[in-house]
Amino acid sequence: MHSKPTMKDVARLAGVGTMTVSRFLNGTASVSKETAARVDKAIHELNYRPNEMARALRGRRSRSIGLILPYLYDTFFSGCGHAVSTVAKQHGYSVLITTSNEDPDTEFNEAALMLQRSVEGLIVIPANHGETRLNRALLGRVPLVAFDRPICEPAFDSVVVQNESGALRMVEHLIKHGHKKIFFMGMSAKVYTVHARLQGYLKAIAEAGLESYESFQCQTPESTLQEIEKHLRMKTPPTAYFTSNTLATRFVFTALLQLGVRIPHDAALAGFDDFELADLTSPSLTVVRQPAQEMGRVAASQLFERLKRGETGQPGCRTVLPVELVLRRSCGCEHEGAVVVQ
Amino acid sequence: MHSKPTMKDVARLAGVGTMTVSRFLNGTASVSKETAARVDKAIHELNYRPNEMARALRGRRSRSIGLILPYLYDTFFSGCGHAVSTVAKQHGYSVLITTSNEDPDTEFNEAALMLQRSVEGLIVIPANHGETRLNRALLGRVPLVAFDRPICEPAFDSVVVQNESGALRMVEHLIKHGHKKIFFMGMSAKVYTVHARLQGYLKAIAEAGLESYESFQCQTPESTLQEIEKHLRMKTPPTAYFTSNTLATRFVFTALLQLGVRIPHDAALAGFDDFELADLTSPSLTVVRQPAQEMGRVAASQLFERLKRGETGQPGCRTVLPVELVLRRSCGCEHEGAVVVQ
DNA sequence: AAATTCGCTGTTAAGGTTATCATGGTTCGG
DNA sequence: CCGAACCATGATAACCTTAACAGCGAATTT
Repeated sequence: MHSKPTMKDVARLAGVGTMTVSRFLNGTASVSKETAARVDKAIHELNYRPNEMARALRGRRSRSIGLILPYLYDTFFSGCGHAVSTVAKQHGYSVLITTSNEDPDTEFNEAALMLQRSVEGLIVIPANHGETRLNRALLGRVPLVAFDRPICEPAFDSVVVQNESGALRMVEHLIKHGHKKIFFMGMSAKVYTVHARLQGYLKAIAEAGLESYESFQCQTPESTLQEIEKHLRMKTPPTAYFTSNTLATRFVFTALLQLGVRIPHDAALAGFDDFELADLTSPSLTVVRQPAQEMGRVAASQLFERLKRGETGQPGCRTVLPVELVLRRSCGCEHEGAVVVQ
Repeated sequence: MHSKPTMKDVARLAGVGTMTVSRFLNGTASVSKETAARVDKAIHELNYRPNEMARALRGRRSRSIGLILPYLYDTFFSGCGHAVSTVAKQHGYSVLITTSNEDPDTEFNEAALMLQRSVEGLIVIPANHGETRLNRALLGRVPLVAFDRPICEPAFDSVVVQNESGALRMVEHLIKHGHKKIFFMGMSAKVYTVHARLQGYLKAIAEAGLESYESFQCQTPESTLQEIEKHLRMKTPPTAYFTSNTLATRFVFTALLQLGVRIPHDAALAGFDDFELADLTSPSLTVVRQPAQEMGRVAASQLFERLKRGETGQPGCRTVLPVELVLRRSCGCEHEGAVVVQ
């Protein structure tokens, strides 16, 4: 009574063998009406729940997948997590979530740990561009979907957004409104998404025949502030900033406010990645919006597709999702809340 | 070669028995220097990792705990998740994270699923006040820590903040600045925290000899807007709002802006629960700040304390953490960013 | 009527690990 | 120099489930 009931207990109570209980639970073979009823009754009476550890050990299926995010406390990442969880639940799967803190070693360890826990597949936002230690050698036969940032290893699927063209279009928008000196601000060129968005920025700048300016000092609010101060001391300070991600946007925004720079009057601001409250700041922020939930859904669906077909060796496919330009006040154009679709 | 190496493979390669490998890994008994070296070499050579499923099945320890949150995409919750993960990692544990969507049934199912996965303990933000179906009958011998909202069941630990006195102090602050008609705005009186904060509001109102006004229409942006519109048509509209949580604050804030109510000139606003960007809105928001990370740390520590001592039957203790009043612009007082500590 | 199929059920073994018991050898106090 | 205590190691069983095989009566086919 005091320890958890097992299949044996159920079998004994129902007066059948354990295989009958197993078959009843999994529907792997037919069980007669009367026996099924007895087993069902016994299960409810004992409040029996199958032990997933034993299931995973015996059968090949653990009914769980792993999700490795850089951080939890970022609405983009947790939005993805929510979408993945939802899809997994629909398939009867659990999701193990961990964080890598953008560190490839931690990422590797967490992935290994998940494999020790017999996850059937992994969804990962790889910590760094190209440098990842995740490869087929580690993963064995477990399918993996790279998310937000692709992994070159060809057997992996990946789901990304139009980083380059999204950045390109947003910078073009700034150029169209007369800006000549536009600064690209990021945290680290090592991160794939930042790199890709920088390419879009550079292309737009080049096409307009302008000069490019880039900085990767958006590590902390303080470092960002120092960087912007430097800009203000220039002979001709920049009239616009394009930021590579949410955090960079926040840091630059705060720094500009602290330094008394009026947005968009003295300097315009546009960033990559929308976030909650971006429409409630003053001024509201113009951003490139990524479909976070959609991305999560697609990634999870792709993983389950692989699991269903049981193929892990096929070459991976890259899904590129579209982004939207959300024009608010900070870019200085006259629209308000206008959403420009692909 | 193609399937994962097991302890047997390691043992064979090192020329020892499996128990020696097990002892080496777990340090449960002494192993001679030379043998240890051979085993270590074999482990690295095969890139062996113990199968956690088998470990959990055989031993009693699964080295994992479960965390059940209402949602992921809420910085308060994901902040807690981060703190819990960090503490767990320090203890060598993994964390299984799921969401209840504030639904007691889902919560129950998720908890049961986690027990099927042999988690050694649970940290839960219970979905509803009092109505929870989580009880010792379900949980058997697994310790549980209730988080943010207590569970009455006496054997459970819980970690909460000063909901009532925090609300009381904030409302007193509003009263001190001359407000006579202060509206309490929440999403649902069923949620423990909302209820507790309402009590604080009511106490402050009563002590000042004022009349109380409460609404629980902050379910969606639209319903909130309609509610505020009603207020504006009153003979004497409220001069201040106190909101029960992040979402309510956001909805009320947006609604007031949309309706052209100037904050804090026409109506002051103060809310419970701080969030990122609350200082970047216009006006910046005055809030009661909860120590989310600290709460997560304490809850996890408490759980591991129980696990270490192996006692699950002892009566639970309730830890109450202090809150801070963060006075910004929206309440209309003259401070800026001043933090009043308890 | 014998042979084949089918539906339902039970038995056995296996999956990877660890608790328990057992073994052979070494050291030490008496 | 003998039993006690100890160390390092191995063999066995068990944790709980399910795949594989086998059995048996009933229905269907030849």
